Amino acid sequence: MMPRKRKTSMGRQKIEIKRIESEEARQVCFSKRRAGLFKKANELSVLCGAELALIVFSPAGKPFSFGHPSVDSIVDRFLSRGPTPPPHPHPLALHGAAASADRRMLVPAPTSAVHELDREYSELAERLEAERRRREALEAALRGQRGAAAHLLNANVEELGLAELERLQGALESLRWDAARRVDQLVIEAQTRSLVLAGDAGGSGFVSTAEGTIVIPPHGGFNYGYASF
Amino acid sequence: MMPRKRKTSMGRQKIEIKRIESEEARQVCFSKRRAGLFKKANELSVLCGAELALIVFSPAGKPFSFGHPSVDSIVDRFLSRGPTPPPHPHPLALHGAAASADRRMLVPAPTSAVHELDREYSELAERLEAERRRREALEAALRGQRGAAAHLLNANVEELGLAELERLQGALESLRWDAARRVDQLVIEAQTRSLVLAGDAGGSGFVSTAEGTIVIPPHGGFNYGYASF
DNA sequence: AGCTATTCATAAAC
DNA sequence: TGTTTATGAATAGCT
Repeated sequence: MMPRKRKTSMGRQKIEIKRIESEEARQVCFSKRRAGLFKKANELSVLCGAELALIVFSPAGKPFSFGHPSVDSIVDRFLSRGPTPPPHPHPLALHGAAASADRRMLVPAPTSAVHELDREYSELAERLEAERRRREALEAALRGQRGAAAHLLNANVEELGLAELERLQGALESLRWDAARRVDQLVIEAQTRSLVLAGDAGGSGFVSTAEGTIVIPPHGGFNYGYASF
Repeated sequence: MMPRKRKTSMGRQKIEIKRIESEEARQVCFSKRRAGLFKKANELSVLCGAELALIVFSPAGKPFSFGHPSVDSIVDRFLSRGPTPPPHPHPLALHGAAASADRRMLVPAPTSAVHELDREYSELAERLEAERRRREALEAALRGQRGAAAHLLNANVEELGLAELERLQGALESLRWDAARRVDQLVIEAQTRSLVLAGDAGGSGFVSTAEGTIVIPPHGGFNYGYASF
């Protein structure tokens, strides 16, 4: 013993909790902390028998999840409680403490309002502008496909009957799916442009642990997949 | 000084990751680790811009959650990519419980001690204000009438940009709420007439009929989170 | 991907 | 449930 190589490392340094600007450092940090987070989530479920679900999208849009007993069961249980609050809740209407009275305790979504500012607008603004012009150019020509749905939208919902509501539902389901695909497309385009993404590969897409299940769902035709933890 | 106060604590001891048998110890551990887990989740989202949702049920069944930008948006994004293909064609197709569950908008809270707001956020605060104004203007517009939404419906979704998709999402969320209330109302009327229409008339936005379940598509599902609402 | 020095989280005890 | 203490863990900066 008695290694002579004293300070071979600066050791862990204290950091501020704010967006890491360096893309590379951010990716590294994400990988490490994601692993740590999933580990902790698993430990909590094992130690305390708590049921939980954790879904994480990497900055590049890759999905990771962990659930005990499963993500679906937890999500279902969570979503099936109580009626939906008003359609347009004021973002700052409730605070954690005030909302924690009954069973629907709301653990702070610490800082959602602040987080939104951390986004890179320069790159995004450019994209939005391009998309807007593109849309305007084609909008007129592509009109009419959802005429029926548009009609229902314009109608007073309070006047609709079950039959019409059913048709509305169908139209919205259809629209929602198209929209989801459109978002996927935009995301993929964005990823392609920013590139430099570490390509985690391998794995069947999901891995089960003794107490929970980590599932990496197929992602828009790309075979992302990484079993962490 | 350094009196005789020797080892008043054993300090942290290493523990096995297995169920804690003592009910009391388990509860204490849960509280501490839950706080730690949420803190880590928040840090990950801030540091790396990752979008995530965390739902935890205490051993007693009490729910806690955290989402950035919101639990709903993350869950919807996750589920929309799931193995289950889209119910495109048929309006009354049945979906899994997860797909048909009602969603609640979780109102983000400006947080507790988890997030110490350092004052070096002057620049960010400025952008926050702009963002808030933009959001409020949008909400006001959506409250007005859905003409804009109908406009978006008429456009081909494949040509929409993120901004339009976001507006569409907001409009649909609003519509869904109204439609859900309308369905509930119809169900109540039907029950009054002794017509067996509903199994779950709990005011959740969907109702079972002989042919299936009417589901008003949830508000989210396709937002990628860039300045989402 | 590994290493190491530090910061951070937290098991115990009060 | 909150505070304190001492130690086990997680991880930032490098290579």
